[in-house]
Amino acid sequence: MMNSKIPVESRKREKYMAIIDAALEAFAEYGYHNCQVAKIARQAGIADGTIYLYFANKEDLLVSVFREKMIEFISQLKVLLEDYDDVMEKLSVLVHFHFNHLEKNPSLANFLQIQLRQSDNYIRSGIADPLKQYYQIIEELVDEAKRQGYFNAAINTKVAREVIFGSMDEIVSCWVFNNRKYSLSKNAADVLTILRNGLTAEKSLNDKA
Amino acid sequence: MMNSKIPVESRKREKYMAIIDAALEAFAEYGYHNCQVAKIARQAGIADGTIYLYFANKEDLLVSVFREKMIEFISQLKVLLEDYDDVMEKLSVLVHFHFNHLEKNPSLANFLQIQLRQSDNYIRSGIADPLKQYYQIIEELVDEAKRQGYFNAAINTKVAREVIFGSMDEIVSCWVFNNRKYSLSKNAADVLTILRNGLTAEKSLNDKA
Amino acid sequence: MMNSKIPVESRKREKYMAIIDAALEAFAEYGYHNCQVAKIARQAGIADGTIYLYFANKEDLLVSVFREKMIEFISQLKVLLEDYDDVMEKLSVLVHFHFNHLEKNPSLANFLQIQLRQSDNYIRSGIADPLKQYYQIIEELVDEAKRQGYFNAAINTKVAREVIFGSMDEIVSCWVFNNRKYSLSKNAADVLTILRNGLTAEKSLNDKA
Amino acid sequence: MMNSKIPVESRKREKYMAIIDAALEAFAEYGYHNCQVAKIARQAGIADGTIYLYFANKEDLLVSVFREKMIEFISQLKVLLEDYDDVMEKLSVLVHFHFNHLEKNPSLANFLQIQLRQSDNYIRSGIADPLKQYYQIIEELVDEAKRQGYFNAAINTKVAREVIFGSMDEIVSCWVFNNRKYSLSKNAADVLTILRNGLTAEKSLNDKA
DNA sequence: GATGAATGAGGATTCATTCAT
DNA sequence: TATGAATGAATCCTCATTCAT
Repeated sequence: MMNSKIPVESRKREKYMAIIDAALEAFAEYGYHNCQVAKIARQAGIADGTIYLYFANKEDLLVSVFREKMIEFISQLKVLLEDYDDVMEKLSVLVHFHFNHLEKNPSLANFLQIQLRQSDNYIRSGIADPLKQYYQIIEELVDEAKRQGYFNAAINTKVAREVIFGSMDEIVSCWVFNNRKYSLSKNAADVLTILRNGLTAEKSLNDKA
Repeated sequence: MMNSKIPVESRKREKYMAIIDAALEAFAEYGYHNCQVAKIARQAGIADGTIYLYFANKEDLLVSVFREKMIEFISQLKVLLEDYDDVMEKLSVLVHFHFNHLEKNPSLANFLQIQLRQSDNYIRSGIADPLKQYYQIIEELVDEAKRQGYFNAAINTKVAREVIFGSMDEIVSCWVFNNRKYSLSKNAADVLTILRNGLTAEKSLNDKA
Repeated sequence: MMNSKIPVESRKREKYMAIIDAALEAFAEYGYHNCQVAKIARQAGIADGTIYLYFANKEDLLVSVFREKMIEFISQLKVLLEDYDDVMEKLSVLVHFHFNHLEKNPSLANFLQIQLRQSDNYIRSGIADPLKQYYQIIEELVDEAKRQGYFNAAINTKVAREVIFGSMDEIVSCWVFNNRKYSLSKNAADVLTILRNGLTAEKSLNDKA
Repeated sequence: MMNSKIPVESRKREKYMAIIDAALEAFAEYGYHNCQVAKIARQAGIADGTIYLYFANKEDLLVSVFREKMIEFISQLKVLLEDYDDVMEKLSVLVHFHFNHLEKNPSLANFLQIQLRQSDNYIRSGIADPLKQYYQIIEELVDEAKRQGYFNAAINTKVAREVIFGSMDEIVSCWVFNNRKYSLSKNAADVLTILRNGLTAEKSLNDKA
């Protein structure tokens, strides 16, 4: 039922993406619940009804914005990572890219950290699937680091990913909630230091807790 | 305008808390937007209108649930922390308590990780204030660890707090989204290892990024 | 059902009238629909529920305010009229009293011209009865003037009363709607001139209409 | 905010007027406060929501009914008055038209004398403006009669208008409150006699009051 | 009599979605 | 394809009234 139609044909694709972009801006400006479909249509310069030729409903539109922007994010990230062999460098690239990308796209940052979470179906596949791809990239990176002896093999990969993603996500959220008053990317170095040390192999201490 | 009435008088306080508890269960069961005020009233065994003798509106009720449960959480945490002198032990206690508390209160976990974030006013003081108290506890702990030489003094305290809270928060979110299929607290050891190592002083490596 | 209890016993009567007066002020200040029973109770310095020991419901209270104030108005008017024998002087006294009384009681003026008419039951006996007494005084005066040859006997008494009352009522309404910016009683002379001439016997002209 | 949309385009105008007419009937039948928007919609044969495409809210609808019917009333009156040169004849035409028009439109009569006055905003411009136009017609007529020597120049024009309008208004109100049991227009002759005599120049008597 | 906490019926309004054009 | 007028379901909140104390 959801997301019945993802166009591939170029002319349709073009308008589809135009609506996605209009929705991103409108959601970020008004907030998901205060952003009527009519506002998105006006932002996109089309009629209200036209949106339903491309999206099943308002929530499908929300999820589609996420999916498309996530696809873009991930493909750009993958291209960047290809240039690096060292897994620790890859981690650095990932963190920097995460922060840089959202710093350059304030509407996307607002959308991801706030609007997206207002959906009743945050959990549902529409959002879970694209997110899992990002999770997977991080987990593959962790596993590689483990194999290469950089990271402590005893650390559960999923937990490591949760720490990495959770740290970045919280940092971005605080930055958005503080109205992006400071530079987001300046946090990258500190986060990386913590994550690298936290996950590094030789430092596996005895856990007293 | 919001939250005009927080009762102290014991008889009113009692019913106030009864509504808070009913709302927590109802929100967790139906989801914030799908949970009519009538459902909360029925759960509390009172009339719809009675809720408005204690809360300004539905959103005030949401925020109040958060505030009251957060006050409870923080006061319990503080009592626990008092028994420990060692700052690293305190960190361990905090992480374990965060996980244990939510594992023991599934409705609260669902509420905090999902329902609460559906509010249009996640940012507003109602939620920000109690959250800041928790942030502060973590940051004081980080500062103490820095002073005692456990943690790397070069790490920004706010970033450290964001990593600590963000890690725990993400772990709880994933656990909730996976329908609490596994034990949440079993993650504590891994997280603690990562956080301790990540923040420990002597391991401050050269940042290549 | 309506107006089940009009107290005569002096102690009850006292509080009854206190509520009447409080209601008059509250209705005039907030407007009938925007004036909650709780506001009237606070104005009277009693509990909400107490009002229902003296009045059947909010509308009964509205009607009772009218009835009591109308009784007062009429009894004062009757006393005044007793001092005059000449029917034309009586008419003058009536018009002047109508204007003076409302000019001296702004809340009553607001109540009579605006709030009272917001009731769904403006017509019902509660309001019709006291009003009819005033109508009767005017009509008796008209009839007397007819008998004494002052007024044109061909003019229907009821129409004459409607013109007299309607003229005064409209003048008061305009004055209230204009926030009582000018002196109401200064209109008395003009109105009287018009009414006297309009109704006077020897001037019965040929009606061309 | 109020009355954001008065359509001119003919197709919209048509439905706009259809809703106005349905509302007039529904208000007159059920009374303003007892007439749900759904009843008006059903009467108009449209969906509830459609009403809000044409009117800002229920009260805007009430005011709009008044405005449109008043515009109609005034334009018809003006056309009629054009045929007469004699100012006294004009007065006669006005009074007869006032009565005839409401006698032919019982719902309008009920609406104007009862429902309209139940609005909290009887005073507000929505109602005041159209009413002032009628006031102005009457006042211009009075001034003309004064200039031509028919009416007593000493009488304040506004007071004269208040007497004329107030007399007619009271007569219509009594007729409506008496369930239109008798012919309204039969009153016209008496009223006219009173008004003409009352305002006629040579009869300015000495005011004893 | 007096209180005031509790009740619960009732309705205007929004806005995502449809479909005739 | 595109339009945008029309739809109608769905609900929070108010406040007159009650009644246990």
